[in-house]
Amino acid sequence: MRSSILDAAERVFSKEGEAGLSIRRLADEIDYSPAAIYKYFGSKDELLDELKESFFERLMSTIDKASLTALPFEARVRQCFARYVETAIERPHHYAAAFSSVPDTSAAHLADICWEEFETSHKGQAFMVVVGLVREGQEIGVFDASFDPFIAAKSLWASMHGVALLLIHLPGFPVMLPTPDHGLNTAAFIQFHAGLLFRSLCVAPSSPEPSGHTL
Amino acid sequence: MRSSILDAAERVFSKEGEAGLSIRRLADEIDYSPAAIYKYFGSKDELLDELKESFFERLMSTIDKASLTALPFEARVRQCFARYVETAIERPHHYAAAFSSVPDTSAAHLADICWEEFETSHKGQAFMVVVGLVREGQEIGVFDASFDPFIAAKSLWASMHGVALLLIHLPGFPVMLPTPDHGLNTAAFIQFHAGLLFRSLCVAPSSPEPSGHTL
DNA sequence: GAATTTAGTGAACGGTGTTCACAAAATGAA
DNA sequence: TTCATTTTGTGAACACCGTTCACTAAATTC
Repeated sequence: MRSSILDAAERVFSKEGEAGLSIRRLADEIDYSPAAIYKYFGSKDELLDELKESFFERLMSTIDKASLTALPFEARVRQCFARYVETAIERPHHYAAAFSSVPDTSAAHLADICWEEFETSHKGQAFMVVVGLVREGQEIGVFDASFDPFIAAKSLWASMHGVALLLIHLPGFPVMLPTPDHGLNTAAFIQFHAGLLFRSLCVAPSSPEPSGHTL
Repeated sequence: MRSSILDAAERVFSKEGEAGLSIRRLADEIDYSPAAIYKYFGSKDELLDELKESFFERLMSTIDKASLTALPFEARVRQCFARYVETAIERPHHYAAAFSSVPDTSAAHLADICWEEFETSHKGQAFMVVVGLVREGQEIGVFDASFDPFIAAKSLWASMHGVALLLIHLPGFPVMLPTPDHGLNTAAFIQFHAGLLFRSLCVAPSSPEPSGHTL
């Protein structure tokens, strides 16, 4: 029963996002009264959190799996990057909704306890995968060792995040250019961006691949 | 009168975002009936769009001004980057709200006309500033000439976007790390990220600056 | 079978964006 | 000035929303 509510919620939220998901509509969809839902979920937000949580669990396991591939190093980090962005834009509403609250800036005193609750979250686990990749790159000598792996990972994460959200919010973003010559399809753009990020950490970057017009 | 509505809207939206801004509250604040607002704005969305629009006008003029500074090239692109992110997180609700709609993916056929309406927008103008910077870097020989300036600019923009939004949505993001040694303040992290982006386009990147523990 | 817990409901509360017939005020023309 | 017309603002209503609560009906326990 609880899961039938979640199923219906997942279905409508995937398609229409938070705007289309109302308790009343949900109740209608599963043939119960709106009040019944509150026997299983404390609030709409609680229900939504569960949707986002299970999505981020998938996202995390996806990137984790990609990081454990037997691929050579560069291909592996590209894979991680691509999987992250692809999974994010696969369920745009889930990904975007997970970064929608805007906490008031006066919460600076909460910064300390932020980490421990972050580390145990799925976001935190995925972040640690990136930290591991940076460290590995430094150990095998392809990444400059003077970068702090944590800070570098934060930059990488921010970049992935930016690409994912821009792809979500600006439809046709990679193609959107004055002449079609400058356009890339989504997958090609993700690869281009991954290449740039990889290059940014390298000790002596290889010559950049041509901008991917072949794809 | 129209502007007094906008003023009140700006005031409450800056502080509390879309959640705290209701037509009825707005009407209350300017001592008019809720229906009066509809004599000046077709809908709440129309009103909100105007807020976002004027914010992006500021954002655009900020980055434009930064790009016209007499600073040496690298300092100039760092300045642009920093100003963009700083201005964005200065009004977190405005910036985040401007990228909140999730258009359905089936609008691929609209990609063609997307550009012309993008080019004339403030987002588009700011984007062209970045394209110009990439071109300049290539002309003076510090950026690799094989990058397509448009595609590179899209990557840069996505990265800036990601940093801005992560700073907005995750309070204390740059500091949030297991040991304080790995933490940076916001300004330092923005500079670190800018350095990484700059490096990613360079022909032969200089040795990276130390991760900024001094700041 | 009786007592008790649980599942589910209908009606209501206070909130939202928006509409619309209507009144009041400002404007223009004679 | 007086009348006609346009503009400006309103109160009440509509259709939604999340949420609560007294209450019934069913299931479970003893």
